[in-house]
Amino acid sequence: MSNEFKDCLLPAELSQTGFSYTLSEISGKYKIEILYLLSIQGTRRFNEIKRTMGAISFKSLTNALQGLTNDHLITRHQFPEIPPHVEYQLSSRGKSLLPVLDAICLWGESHQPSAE
Amino acid sequence: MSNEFKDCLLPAELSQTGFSYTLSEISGKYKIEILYLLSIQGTRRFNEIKRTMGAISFKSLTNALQGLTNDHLITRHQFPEIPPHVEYQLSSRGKSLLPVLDAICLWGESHQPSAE
DNA sequence: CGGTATCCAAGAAGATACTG
DNA sequence: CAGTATCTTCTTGGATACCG
Repeated sequence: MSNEFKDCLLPAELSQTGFSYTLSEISGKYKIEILYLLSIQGTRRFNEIKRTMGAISFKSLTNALQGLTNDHLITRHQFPEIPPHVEYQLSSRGKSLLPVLDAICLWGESHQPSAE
Repeated sequence: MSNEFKDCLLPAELSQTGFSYTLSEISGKYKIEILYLLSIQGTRRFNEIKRTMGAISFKSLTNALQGLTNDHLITRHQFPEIPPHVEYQLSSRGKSLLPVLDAICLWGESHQPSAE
């Protein structure tokens, strides 16, 4: 296990760990939820994601999707149609986050107060 | 694996999953990093945490620690001394998050660009 | 030492209108 | 349909001063 206690973590050293790198890519109010959503639902269109996310604005969803696309965690496929048709799905890099998403999901299922 | 595709996720239903419950407890700019820090370093005092976190203000650290304490993810032990002496460490509930923390750490180690 | 209280600035996010 | 642009609002977070 990688969590034996170490007393050697120096100031500012935390920011050099893989831990912080992961956070830099998935932190943000909606990013992780979008990744989770796509991990469950597969390929989804812009407005399908928006509806499932509930109270999210166009702008915030656009920002989150662009950030995830720039980090190559999801792929964006635009069909040359009128009206426009854009689909998002997890990239292979995004799919490599599944262990993280699963761990988060499992913890919540077993620790939320009103668990079934 | 809990990530077979399901097409049954309805609008607003995402917020009822264990996934969202986990996020509600660990989201925030510093919470996860503090949990990770304590998972590595064990018991730490307020200013030790502050130094390791680098650029964090008293107020933000106080807020994060109080939030984590209220959610019973860490414990706060105050020694009746002058000057004050307060120690923080993961609670058993907090330790149950170790799989999540480990997953985040492992992904970062294997995916950050400058990984050795 | 380990906070709290106050004020202020910066960034995130919502609402709305408009576009290809 | 899937955005962009703009404006406004609101939440976070930082700086500072003070307290037990």
